[in-house]
Amino acid sequence: MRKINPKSFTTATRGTSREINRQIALTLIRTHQPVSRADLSRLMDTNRANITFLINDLLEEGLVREGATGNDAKRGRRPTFLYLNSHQRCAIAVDIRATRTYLMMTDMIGKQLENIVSFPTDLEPEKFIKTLSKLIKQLLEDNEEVSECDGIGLVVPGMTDIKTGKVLHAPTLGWRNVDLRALLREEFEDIPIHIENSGKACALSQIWAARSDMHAHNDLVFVSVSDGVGVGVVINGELIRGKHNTAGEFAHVPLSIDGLPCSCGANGCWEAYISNLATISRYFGKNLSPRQPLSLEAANFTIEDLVKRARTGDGKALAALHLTARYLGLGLASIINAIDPSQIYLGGEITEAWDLIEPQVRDAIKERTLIRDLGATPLRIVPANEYPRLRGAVALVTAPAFAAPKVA
Amino acid sequence: MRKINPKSFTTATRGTSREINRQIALTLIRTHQPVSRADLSRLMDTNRANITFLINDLLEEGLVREGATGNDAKRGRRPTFLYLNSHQRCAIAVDIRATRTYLMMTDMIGKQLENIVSFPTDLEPEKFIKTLSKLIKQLLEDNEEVSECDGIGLVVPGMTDIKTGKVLHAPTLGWRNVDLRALLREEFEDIPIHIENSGKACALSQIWAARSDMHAHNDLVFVSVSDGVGVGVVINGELIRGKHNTAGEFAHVPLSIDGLPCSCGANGCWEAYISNLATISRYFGKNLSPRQPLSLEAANFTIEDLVKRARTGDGKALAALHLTARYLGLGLASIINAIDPSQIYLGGEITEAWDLIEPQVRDAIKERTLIRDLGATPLRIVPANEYPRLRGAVALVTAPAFAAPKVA
DNA sequence: CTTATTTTGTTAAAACATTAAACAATATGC
DNA sequence: GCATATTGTTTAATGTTTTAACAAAATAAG
Repeated sequence: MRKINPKSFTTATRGTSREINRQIALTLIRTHQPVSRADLSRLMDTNRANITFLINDLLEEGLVREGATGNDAKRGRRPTFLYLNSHQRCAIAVDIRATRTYLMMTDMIGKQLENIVSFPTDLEPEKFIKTLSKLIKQLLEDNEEVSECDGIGLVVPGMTDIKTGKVLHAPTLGWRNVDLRALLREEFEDIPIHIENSGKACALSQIWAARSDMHAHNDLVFVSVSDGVGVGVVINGELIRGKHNTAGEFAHVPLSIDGLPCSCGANGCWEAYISNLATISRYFGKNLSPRQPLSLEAANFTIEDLVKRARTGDGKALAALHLTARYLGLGLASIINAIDPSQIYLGGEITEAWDLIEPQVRDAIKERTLIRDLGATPLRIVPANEYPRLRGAVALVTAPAFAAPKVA
Repeated sequence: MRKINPKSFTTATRGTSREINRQIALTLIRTHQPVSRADLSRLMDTNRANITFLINDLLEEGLVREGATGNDAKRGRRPTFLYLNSHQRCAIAVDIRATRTYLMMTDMIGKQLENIVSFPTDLEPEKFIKTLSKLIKQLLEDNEEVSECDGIGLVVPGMTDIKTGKVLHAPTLGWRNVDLRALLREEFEDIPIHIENSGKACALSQIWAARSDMHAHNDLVFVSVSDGVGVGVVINGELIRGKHNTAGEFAHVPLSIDGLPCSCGANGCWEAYISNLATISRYFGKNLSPRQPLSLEAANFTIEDLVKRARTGDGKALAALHLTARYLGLGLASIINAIDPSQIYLGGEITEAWDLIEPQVRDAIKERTLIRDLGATPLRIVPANEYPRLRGAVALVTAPAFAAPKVA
């Protein structure tokens, strides 16, 4: 039951119904392909004639193509299958991280077209954009069969303004008020450029993943544990952004207001207990703070190293992981109590030790969730080789083609 | 950018456009009345003919009525003003609390028709429903000019299942799995009955308040501090309910996981720091727990008493309020970081001391919010005499008539 | 092989919505 | 009294969905 905002609504015109049905048809082709016109008419509970008209439009626009004829039924004319015509158009995804930047090229349904390429992130924006542009142009040249690039999606570990395309503040990059879109626009005049926070992008990657269509989860949370902790929340099929595009910052909801110092300036944030730095510093026995310099040994030590040691019998390493797991679960319980999502996705280096930490996480969740059902909220690990950030960047480009039209 | 759920969508039919525009027109009449057809055509950016057709339907259905002619303009034919025809239909709102139950009767735009009546809450559901039914029937009989009752909205301090109409668990009432709707249905066969949690209802009261239309806040949070702490969250004009209808339980997000014991069984929940009991126990110097019996003196002592003492120079009382205020602000900061709402509404007894505690609340919010803009999130006190719970119960009945149709 | 049956997809016409244009009604100003 | 302006209705047009009929293509049965 949504309220119509009297200051911002969309009156229905003659074309509104068609627009709605068009997007539904596209969505269903995406999720059910290969699919015939007759199938669509049954799925959409409308007549075949209507579908014919809709599909004719989509064929003319080149969004859909006809394929082979099927032969499911025992009798009757064979259906001609429909597919998304995804090959001529492409999306460029860019994942900007503190040390390296990764690029992926996909078609319009997110099928990877080239191997992922990467380069060291130059923290000077102008130089960075120069390198990035060269690589993007290379990718586009190497794929002559794709006639058009529908957009570039950039994902940044920090706060962004998706309307202006600016990076407001990315601590690990040292960027503040960097107009990434304007810089890229100089190189790619006609290609739409999207910029989003990486935590939110990860959530997008799951809601728009073709796989997610099977489960029909329209409420989900993505939690990414890394140097920082990023959280993206999807409610009613829509990423929540908030008034200042900062919604979802559960990383700085406290476990204990008088607890460990956090990089944000406050104390006892969830992030301060479960970030990679927190786990590693726990292993080294010191209550290292993000505001203090690390010892040389700790600075070169990664979570992967820690997990390796835990697996080979290092009790202290396992204990450090288990304690992080407990805090991870306690914070997840807060998210579950607050949002009550259908599914939670977990990403980040520490999830590679999921078999070691799952019981601790689940126990902690059960400890602080209000009712038993909430304690059983399904968790799914998203491994690094699924590239959730890059997938989210892809979604920034491809999702608008399938999204519901703004109505009422 | 909302994703279409391929497992649950609504294909647009011939009537969809009209349905959308009809709801927009109703919304605009509600928020702008008195308003002419020509005004509507300008507001909706469509031609007057379209409005004529829409309004003719609404006139026939009796939802809208024509009134006097205005004379705004210097020249030209005078407009005939349109109004919502709200007088023939009514809504019954019921606020069930541990000690007393309150009833309000309104017309379809929420104008109060009778004085609020109340009676002591009988904790035995059958007896309770008997008394309640008698009073509702009395109200309906006393107002013969209202020909139809469009619904009964019940608000409960506890978990509800809005689909089945059951009260799953209401601790202060001692109710568990009580099928309130079925019990009431026996007395009122043809009247729709809605049941909702009181925290969520308070949020509904604000999003559907006519006043809110002026600010066009479609993202808001309502926090009600009382014996417990209730939170309702509205995003994109829609109350978030979550998979188990428990979304919004920020009351049990911790301030300190090792902190004060909470009635939920966990430790250090926000509620344990800011509930009325917490404030009072703080005043009496003991760290009273909700799991321990109160001293006789404390049991009969109310927040109102405490505020009175604070106002008349009792330093200990003021200190107790100030500490609660600080914890209130720290928890609000978590909500702001997580949701980033356009506005936060605060209700509950302690808000009557807002002039005493506002600085402490705001300082605590600023202390833990991530960026300066978030620290300035507007707060508005909702005084008890605005009856947010009853208003929310009214909204349960009246809102569907104005809500956006489910589309795509 | 022929015919009936079934299913797919198209076409033509009907029904229903928005939209454009013309027009009637009603007011003011000169 | 006439030009002008505004409101609201009417009429016709345009663009949808919807219904019904039909052509195309395959299988099953006689």
